Amino acid sequence: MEKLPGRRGQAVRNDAIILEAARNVFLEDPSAPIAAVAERAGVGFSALYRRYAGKEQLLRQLCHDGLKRFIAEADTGLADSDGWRGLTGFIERIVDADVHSLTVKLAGTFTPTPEMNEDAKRANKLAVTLVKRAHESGRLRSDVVPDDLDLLLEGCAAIRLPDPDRTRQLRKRYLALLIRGLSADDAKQEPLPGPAPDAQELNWRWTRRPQAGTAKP
Amino acid sequence: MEKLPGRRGQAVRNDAIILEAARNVFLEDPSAPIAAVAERAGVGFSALYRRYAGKEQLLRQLCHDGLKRFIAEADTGLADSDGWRGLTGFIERIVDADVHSLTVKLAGTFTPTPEMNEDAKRANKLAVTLVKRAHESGRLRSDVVPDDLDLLLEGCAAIRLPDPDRTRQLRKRYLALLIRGLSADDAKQEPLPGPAPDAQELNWRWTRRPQAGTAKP
DNA sequence: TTCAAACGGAGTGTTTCGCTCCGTTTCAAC
DNA sequence: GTTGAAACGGAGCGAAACACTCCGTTTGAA
Repeated sequence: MEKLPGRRGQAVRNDAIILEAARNVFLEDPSAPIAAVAERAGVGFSALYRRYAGKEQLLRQLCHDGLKRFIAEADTGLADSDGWRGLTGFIERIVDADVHSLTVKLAGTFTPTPEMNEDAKRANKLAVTLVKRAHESGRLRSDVVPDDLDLLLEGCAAIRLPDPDRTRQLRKRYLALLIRGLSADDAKQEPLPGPAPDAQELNWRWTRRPQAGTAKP
Repeated sequence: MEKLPGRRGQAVRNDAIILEAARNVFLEDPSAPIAAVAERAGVGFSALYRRYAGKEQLLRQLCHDGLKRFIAEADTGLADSDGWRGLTGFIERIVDADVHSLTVKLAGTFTPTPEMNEDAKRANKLAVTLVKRAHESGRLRSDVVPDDLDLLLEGCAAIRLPDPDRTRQLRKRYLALLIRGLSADDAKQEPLPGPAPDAQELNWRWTRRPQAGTAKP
């Protein structure tokens, strides 16, 4: 943490304040105006434009941060010696941190950087490994595929109340149901219906859709 | 179905076409412009204004239709002699028909009519009964409350792909996980975490939020 | 005292969108 | 045929939303 006093120090602190404000605002309303972010951050919005060339850059940054968090949590899960606990713990942390929500809601509103694409690939690989290890532990039902995680995270992200704390609580409750559904069962277990989801068909989000204000020529 | 030929018959047919188009359009984008609905329906948008005084009326109608469908499906579920099957079947039908999606997405964009409030109450009562009967059957885990249904439906509604058929498939798959989570288990079963959801706190959606264009003075 | 980094926010140009209005088409009645 | 009204299509209007620019002001280090 920077500890510079004075104008410069304030500026550095504002960096974090603005990002945090933006996160909260866009979590509530993905198409919120820039002004709303500035207001929540308690700054004028020229403070925003000093840092980001435009709205799109800000959205990118936010999304990329989420992606990095995703990767970090996946790494943590992979470090767990218990494959099942590694997976479920990972899911719980992602849901708790509300990481997936932003990514999903903002997807398609900006063009990703090459670096983001790299990280996305990496995140995918990690998730695959996470699921593989859970399978090996024998506690994950065998017909679950890595891309099922996406559906699951998306479902959890859909739970949202005005109060963030309460939201987390209810998501935990809901997630408990889901995780119990994921777990292998010695009793008769009918296979999951339908063709399993596939990475390809889940990527349509990222195709550019109108949003994020007006581009400049 | 009306079978009048000619202009009048076309008009009656358009009633249904327009509603169907509106449903699909707003399912994709809840804040879509009226013009998009007209275009999808293949009519000029004055055909819309002949039927609805404004955008808000159309949204209301759509939402109310969904509510009625909800009630109808609940009644069907209640008619099942098996309480558990009555509940799960009901959920599956609601998810399959994409009823909850519209309701949730459109909530707060219009002021509900008194009649809608009545129907909402009725729907609630039915859901409570549905859950009660499932509990009595012994196959629903005992710590599930009626309002958990809302979370569940919302989670399912969050799964959405460009292809409606594929969307239905994946939702079924996802729902299979959830329903397995709902079912009582003779084995050790940890209680669901957190305070159970409560009707009160789930009603914030219906408080009016800016949307649906501009009101007239 | 000076100066540049950081900032606040009114103003601008543009786009979006709900809705009105009017001319046109279609069909039934006569 | 003729007519009249129901139904329709869509140009265009007015208002609002919003990203972004610009410039005057503040602040703190030198």
